[in-house]
Amino acid sequence: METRTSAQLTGSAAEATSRQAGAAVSATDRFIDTDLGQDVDFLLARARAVRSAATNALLEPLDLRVRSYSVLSLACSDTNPSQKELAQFLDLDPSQIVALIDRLEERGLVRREPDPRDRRSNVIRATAAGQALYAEAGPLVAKSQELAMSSLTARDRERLFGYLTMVAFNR
Amino acid sequence: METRTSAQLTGSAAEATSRQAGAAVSATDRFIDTDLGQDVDFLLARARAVRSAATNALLEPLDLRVRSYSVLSLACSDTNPSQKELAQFLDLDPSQIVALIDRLEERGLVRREPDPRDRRSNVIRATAAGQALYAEAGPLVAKSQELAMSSLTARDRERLFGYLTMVAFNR
DNA sequence: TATTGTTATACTCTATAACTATA
DNA sequence: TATAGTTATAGAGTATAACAATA
Repeated sequence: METRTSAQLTGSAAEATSRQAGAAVSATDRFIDTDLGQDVDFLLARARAVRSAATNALLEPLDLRVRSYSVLSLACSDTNPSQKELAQFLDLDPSQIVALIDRLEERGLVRREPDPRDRRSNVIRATAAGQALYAEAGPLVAKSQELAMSSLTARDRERLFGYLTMVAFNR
Repeated sequence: METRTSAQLTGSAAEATSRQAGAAVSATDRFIDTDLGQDVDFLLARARAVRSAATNALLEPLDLRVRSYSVLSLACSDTNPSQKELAQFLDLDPSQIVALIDRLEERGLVRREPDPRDRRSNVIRATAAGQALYAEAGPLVAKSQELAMSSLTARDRERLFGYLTMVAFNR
């Protein structure tokens, strides 16, 4: 794949001086070749910010955000997650999970069910309403991601997926 | 590259029932094959959280965080960024830039200099102290990223870089 | 003793609107 | 009229400690 244009390979000093000529040069073009523009962590943070904003906007009509969508998704799976497990997988503090589940439960989308093997633990499961909402939200999110990666081949998407999984789970 | 083990390809239902046997199965292993575990946006968010936490810990002795480090990095480049440009490139609100620059300026790391071509605008430039701190921080950050990608070939790193740039800047 | 979920709290990050000084 | 920076403020996200119930 090839995402960078030849313009981006131009030296930043030349671009800086060309500003005086009045040509509108975007901040992206002016800074893309600095240290930070080459910094993987920064790119990761910016990519996430872009995608997170897009997904939040997408889910707004359903009164969901990326966080609540993530919890709902796992609640809709057949894995019977506990709150502790949700906290680990979503990389959130257990107290944040409490607040997220509280709101989803108030809306009748998930239920806290007692875990027969450990009465300290709650199993989080989606209600029928939760499953229905997820059936609406899931395809929306998938389509948005599809669009964001539309210029990548199937092989490239697999690679990107592999890289992110590696970093996200230290594998 | 190949980051997933054969264990991860096992069905989640089998894993769920195996819990009763008492084998300690991590949340990662239990959920990695759910919809969410295959969700690029989620992986992006988690990868960013992992890396951001690592970098914040790394920079703590220098009293920097990823945000202030980013601003300092651009201030140290030869591009003479305005606050507006910093906001665009870092994907932050201009008011957040104000607060970040305020703290860096108090510490004597950067200066607001008047832009001769537009008196509304400030050019942000690193002081000698700022350059010195960045000379310390930059290699630390680079080394940490190097470590996080140590299992990737040079070609794979290029690919990851390309993917993230694409998503981060809609290219 | 250790762990799950809970509550309370504080701090950081993010988003919005209104203001000023310049253009 | 529009833009760069500023201020104030509120809301979302993050982190910590302490507690009750249970293991």
